[in-house]
Amino acid sequence: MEQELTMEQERKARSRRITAEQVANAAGVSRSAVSRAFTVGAYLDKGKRTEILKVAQELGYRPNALAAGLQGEGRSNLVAIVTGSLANHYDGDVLSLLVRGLNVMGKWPVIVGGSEDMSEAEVLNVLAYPLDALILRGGSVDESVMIHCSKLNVPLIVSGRVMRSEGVDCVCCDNRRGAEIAVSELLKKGRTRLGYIGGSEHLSSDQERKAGFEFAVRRAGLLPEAIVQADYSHEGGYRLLSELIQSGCELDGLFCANDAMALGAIAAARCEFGISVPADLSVIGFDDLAMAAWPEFGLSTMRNDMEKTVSHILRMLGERLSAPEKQGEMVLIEPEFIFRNTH
Amino acid sequence: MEQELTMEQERKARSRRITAEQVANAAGVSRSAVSRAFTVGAYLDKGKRTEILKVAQELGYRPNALAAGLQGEGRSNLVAIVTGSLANHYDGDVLSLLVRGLNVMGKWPVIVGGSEDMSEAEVLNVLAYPLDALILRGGSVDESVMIHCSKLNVPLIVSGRVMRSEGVDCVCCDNRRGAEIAVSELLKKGRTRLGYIGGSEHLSSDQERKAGFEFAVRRAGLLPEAIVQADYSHEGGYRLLSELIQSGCELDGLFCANDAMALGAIAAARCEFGISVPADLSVIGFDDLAMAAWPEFGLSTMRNDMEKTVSHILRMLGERLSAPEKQGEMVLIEPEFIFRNTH
DNA sequence: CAGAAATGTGCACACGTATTCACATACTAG
DNA sequence: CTAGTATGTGAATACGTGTGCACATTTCTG
Repeated sequence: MEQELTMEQERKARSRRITAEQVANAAGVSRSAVSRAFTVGAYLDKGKRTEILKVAQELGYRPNALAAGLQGEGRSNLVAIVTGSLANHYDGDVLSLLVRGLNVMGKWPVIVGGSEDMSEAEVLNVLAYPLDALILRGGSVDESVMIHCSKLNVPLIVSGRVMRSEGVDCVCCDNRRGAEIAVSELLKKGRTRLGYIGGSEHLSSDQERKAGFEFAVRRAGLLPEAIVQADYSHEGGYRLLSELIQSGCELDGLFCANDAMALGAIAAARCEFGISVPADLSVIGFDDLAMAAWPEFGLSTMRNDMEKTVSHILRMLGERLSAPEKQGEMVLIEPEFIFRNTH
Repeated sequence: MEQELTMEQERKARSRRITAEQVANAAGVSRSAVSRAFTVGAYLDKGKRTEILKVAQELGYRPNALAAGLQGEGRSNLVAIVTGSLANHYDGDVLSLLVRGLNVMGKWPVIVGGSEDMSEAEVLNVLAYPLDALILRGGSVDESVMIHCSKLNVPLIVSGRVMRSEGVDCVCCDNRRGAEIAVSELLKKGRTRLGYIGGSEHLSSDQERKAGFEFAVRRAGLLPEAIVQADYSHEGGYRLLSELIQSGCELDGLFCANDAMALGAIAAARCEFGISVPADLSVIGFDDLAMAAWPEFGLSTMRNDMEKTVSHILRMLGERLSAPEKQGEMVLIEPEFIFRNTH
């Protein structure tokens, strides 16, 4: 009696969560029985099980996933996602789909980053947890992450940038091809003075789109009128096109590295310089955000299919977990031109 | 020798992460020494520490945060965030700030939800982890979550809806007041035929904005011309205003429950019916997304300050962790009218 | 040089769970 | 009635870590 009181006091003082032992005491059974009550297919008297579950319910007990993950197969069910800046709506939308899919799989996404000023060390710190996998989404993380993952036996899935390496799965949009298609659509409309507005130049996705643009323009026997870069923001697109026009550059076709910049550029053209889109200037974006289809925009753009991307990531995760030693896989997603009203 | 081989084989077969014991063996010290090498301020010979860290580095060892969290103070450093649909840009932006802030605090956010079809059970499942706290952000989760958290001694922080309860911290925009301010701004412009376009009616934030709108209109001696609801999407705003106009409703002032719907309504007015905003129709939104300030929109709106919201959440979290028994706190954030070009 | 103080390190335990093993009981078949 | 089988259940162990405690070694002090 007295002993029970002090135990209870002690628990209260440390304010820990209810443990299986406490449920066992309350229900008058062994701790093993409690564990079995929560394990499907375990030998346990039917009446006893319901009784234990009832007591557990009252006490608000649930098995501690951390302690459980420590032993046996040792799955923590935690999956880290390193993501680029969520100010970028495309990354935000992909993250949303990814979180949803993981939840359905019974995995819990741990998010790292979501803004530009994310340090390498922070990414490595999340590896303190015994992750089921790490998903590298967009952003600009050093390759050293790969080495650490491999040493820790944490499967690595990369998306939004190409990474060819033993045992690493990767799904990425064919950015170069997307840029080439966009240029060919501008050429079809008779545009010849073409410009490119890009995002951060240290992102491989931007490098590829730029390279694709330049290649396609030269292949057509032309020279790029302008190639400029800032960030992936609306404000960046607005500012870059304004500067180009003010400096006397006369474009009739513009390819932007993402939709936000395209919309910014269109806003600058229309609001600030009275240039008509698409009559005087054709504009094509990249990503196909939901916003691009809004009637007030009707942005022509390259679809960077996020449903496909995410479903590949989820499939790769599942396959990797059931076959850890399998060969790394590389999927290139073909971008598709979406015909609307700005080109 | 032979024994070492089989041990190595066994480890390989189970492909677990490197453990402190393996580092200890490799460095020829005790397991305790390895643990101490990673603990700041622990007694350990300086040379020995660097030697251990070197070996650990080579083997790719890092302490398992799960196992560490199991004992001592018992902090897992995991913080769950239950969020509403990320299709809603406001929720996405808040999440982004929150993730960033938590990372800086050394906490790891585990995300639940992010879409409409999120089941109650899923939310409860994340409580299997010994969370440092659970943050309920927007969305429409049942109050039973509160009971479970309290039983499990998991601090609960609610944002985006009012929850008054013992030991629960809550930060929320004063939605009712925001709606009243918006109406008064419409009245100042001489608008008298006022309508409200809202989001999902089971969200308390929407109920409050609607109630504030209705109250303020009646206080001015008027009657609402229309009160309609759909979701929080651009498409919803577009459709609702179209239906109102087609059914013969003649508004001169419109208050929308969020910016996305406001932009949708404006698009419908301008593109589909040739109604001029703000000449013929004043429109005021809610949230003040980054997009609202884009020059092509210039949306007048009520600022629902996310920096303030997030910094309150982070402050509350810190205080709650250092004083678990303290009184629950309730913060109402005052919305501010942002004067632009649509009213 | 003796005793005290300071420094360094290994042993053992606790954290909360799942699961194997051995044992106990009830039931069935011959 | 006995042997064999099916069914339940508790004790014990492993998972990987941090840390209190006791002991060992070195340095300091008078």
